[in-house]
Amino acid sequence: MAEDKHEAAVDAWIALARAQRVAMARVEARLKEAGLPSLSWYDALWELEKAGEAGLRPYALEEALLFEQYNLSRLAERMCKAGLIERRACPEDRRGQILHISAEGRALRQRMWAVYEQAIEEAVGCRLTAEEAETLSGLLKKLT
Amino acid sequence: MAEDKHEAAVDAWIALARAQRVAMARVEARLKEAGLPSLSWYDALWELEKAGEAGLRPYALEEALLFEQYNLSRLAERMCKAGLIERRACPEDRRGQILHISAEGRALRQRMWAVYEQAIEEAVGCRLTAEEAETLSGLLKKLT
DNA sequence: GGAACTTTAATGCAGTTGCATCTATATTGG
DNA sequence: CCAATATAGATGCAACTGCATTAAAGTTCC
Repeated sequence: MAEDKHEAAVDAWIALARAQRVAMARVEARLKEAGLPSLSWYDALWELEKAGEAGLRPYALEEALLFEQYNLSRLAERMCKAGLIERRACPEDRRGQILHISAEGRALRQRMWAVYEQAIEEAVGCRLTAEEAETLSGLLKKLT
Repeated sequence: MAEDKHEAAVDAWIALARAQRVAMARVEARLKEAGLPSLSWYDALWELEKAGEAGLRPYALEEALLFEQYNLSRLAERMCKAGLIERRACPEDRRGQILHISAEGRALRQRMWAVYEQAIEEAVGCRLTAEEAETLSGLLKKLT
């Protein structure tokens, strides 16, 4: 197939960009059909749910989600407004705040997961064997 | 690792989303450092260069790039303004137009490729063997 | 202790994207 | 031929993103 190493890398790059866009579009479309918010909301809710009572500082959530600072600041604002998360003052650092998921947030995440899980199955699960999926994960993780 | 097939698919999905974002950010950063436009411009230029004298109808370019119609309409507008492509009337269909790359467009694509190629090597080539890269491409293509 | 610097988070502004709609031309069916 | 429908592409508006900057609090080093 690819004649040399570099060409193989270029092929992989192109395949990566395409596959991600196609798969992402499929999954986002399912969420939208169901009248649910987009994946970045899900990701934030999930990180905050995992963080539990302790909550998460915005900068920690930024790192987890690979979000830009200003981007997360505004996402948090919108999600607060929607009642899905809460901002609490941070006692140790008065510049900061701690984000917590609300009961509504937990409920929404659960509803989203039902759709999301199904969509991942359609976009990935149906197209790969278990072994292929594991190989794929392993190779992709080498890129990060 | 993953206990069942679905879990393996979910792992692969997460790894795909992360790897693509990380790799894409690295490559885009290289282009920006070099004062060059973003990848969507490159992709459009490359498709039009491959199309040669015949050019491409906007809807064909949309499909090739997985762009939304309005998105491509505006990309074409900006690239025209920048002198990189030309819009010509389409003789067979007076609703339509045909997009052509200009000499400046070809020159820019070439300059971008020098940086882009190097960036792909950094983001993908350095991290995988040739065989791994080919395996990765193969698995990713099964998703599209 | 205090000046210089760093970190946390917000925000004004401009550029980009998504959604819905619109215009113009082409095609189809009676 | 004409009405109904479909397709190609553009655009107004709202939401989102990136960039640069700002404000406020923390840290460092003398």
